[in-house]
Amino acid sequence: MRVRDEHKEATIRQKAMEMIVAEGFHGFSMQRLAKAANVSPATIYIYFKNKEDLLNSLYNDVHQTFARVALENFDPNASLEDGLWLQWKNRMKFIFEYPSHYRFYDQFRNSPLIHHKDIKESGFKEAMKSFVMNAIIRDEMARIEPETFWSIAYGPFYSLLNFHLMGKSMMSDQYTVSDEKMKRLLRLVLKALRP
Amino acid sequence: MRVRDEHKEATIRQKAMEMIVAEGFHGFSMQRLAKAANVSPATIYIYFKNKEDLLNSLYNDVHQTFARVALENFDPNASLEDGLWLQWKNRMKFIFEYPSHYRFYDQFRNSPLIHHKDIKESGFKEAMKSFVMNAIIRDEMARIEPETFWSIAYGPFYSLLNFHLMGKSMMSDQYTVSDEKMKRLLRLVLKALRP
DNA sequence: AATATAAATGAATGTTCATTCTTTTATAAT
DNA sequence: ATTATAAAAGAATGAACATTCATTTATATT
Repeated sequence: MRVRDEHKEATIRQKAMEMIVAEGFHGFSMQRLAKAANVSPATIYIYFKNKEDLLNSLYNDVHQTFARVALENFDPNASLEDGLWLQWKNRMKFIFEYPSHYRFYDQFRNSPLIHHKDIKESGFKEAMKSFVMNAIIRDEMARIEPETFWSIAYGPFYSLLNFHLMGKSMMSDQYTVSDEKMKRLLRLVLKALRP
Repeated sequence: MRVRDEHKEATIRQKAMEMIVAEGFHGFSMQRLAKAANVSPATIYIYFKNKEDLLNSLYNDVHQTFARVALENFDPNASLEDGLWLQWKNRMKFIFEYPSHYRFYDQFRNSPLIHHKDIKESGFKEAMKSFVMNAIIRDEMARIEPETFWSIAYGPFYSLLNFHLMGKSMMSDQYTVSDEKMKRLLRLVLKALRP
């Protein structure tokens, strides 16, 4: 029998993401995607049940990659500063390496059609939990509700990042954020978290 | 001559926002909007040049309302704590009073089709600038780059808010955030900003 | 009351959409 | 080499789309 050209699926996925990032969910259609990926519309339906399935698959894919990258080299026993900095750096690496993945992710997350089933959490929560517990025990950090911790530990990070990704920075047209700037931000965050 | 029924335009606007919040940009169409607002499709084109014009108009409307509400009773000479708390409260009031406006705004902002022309800034930036300058002079706050200040002062706020709006809070199903919780968050933020 | 005018309409336009159908093509197994 | 099978294609389907057109309706002015 004829064998699947896995390269085709990869192309479809990549082009779909690019189209959505460039033109949003409106302006995205299966026929235009087929043209962009150089396949027949019918071919897409070999790999994906329908449009919704394709979008969900893309989302889950990005979500899992993101979660995996965020925890690369992560040690739950690291100090609060080291652990948080590693996670920030991991996320930045991913975001600046695959900007369209992140933009797609962000756009999808803010859209109403999320069914976040099928998403494997891959021990993310557990790792974070013990990381935070350690920090509290070591007295590097005050006792803070989990949501509040999350908001302080990542809210400013994403906020500053988005300033740069959206080009809303009034001062520079750089695409990345300098490590120094992020380090300065991290120091403020750590100050907030201290006991 | 026949007179315009301004109520019609308001209905169209409201229904459009509700539809987009409920079903996203996909799933939104002029014909379905016409049905939802109980008007003929052609009527929409009396009030809006086309679909894009309608969406931009909605966005600008929400943006301006939001900016106006955020500054209600705001005094640039207030202390950092009072000024920031007032803004947070104003934003919360708006967001919880008109959740669909905020969800629409968030979704639109994350979509690629933003042409943020036509947006009157209404002295927002100036007010914030002098507010921050005052705080620095009074030594309530360290010298911090504007972007970094913004990220610390609002990043955690929106992050915590979104936890609740998206129902991702694992602990409660409440729609609003308690003032106490927000106050606790504000104290952490102020700690971060201190000189 | 008559007129002028813009609001409002329902039906119609041509286009694009998601999806499917039929046919062709490549290859693994025989 | 032949066969079986799934991949891949292109054309086709009907539904939904944005927008416009011809007509009717309401009202402010005369």
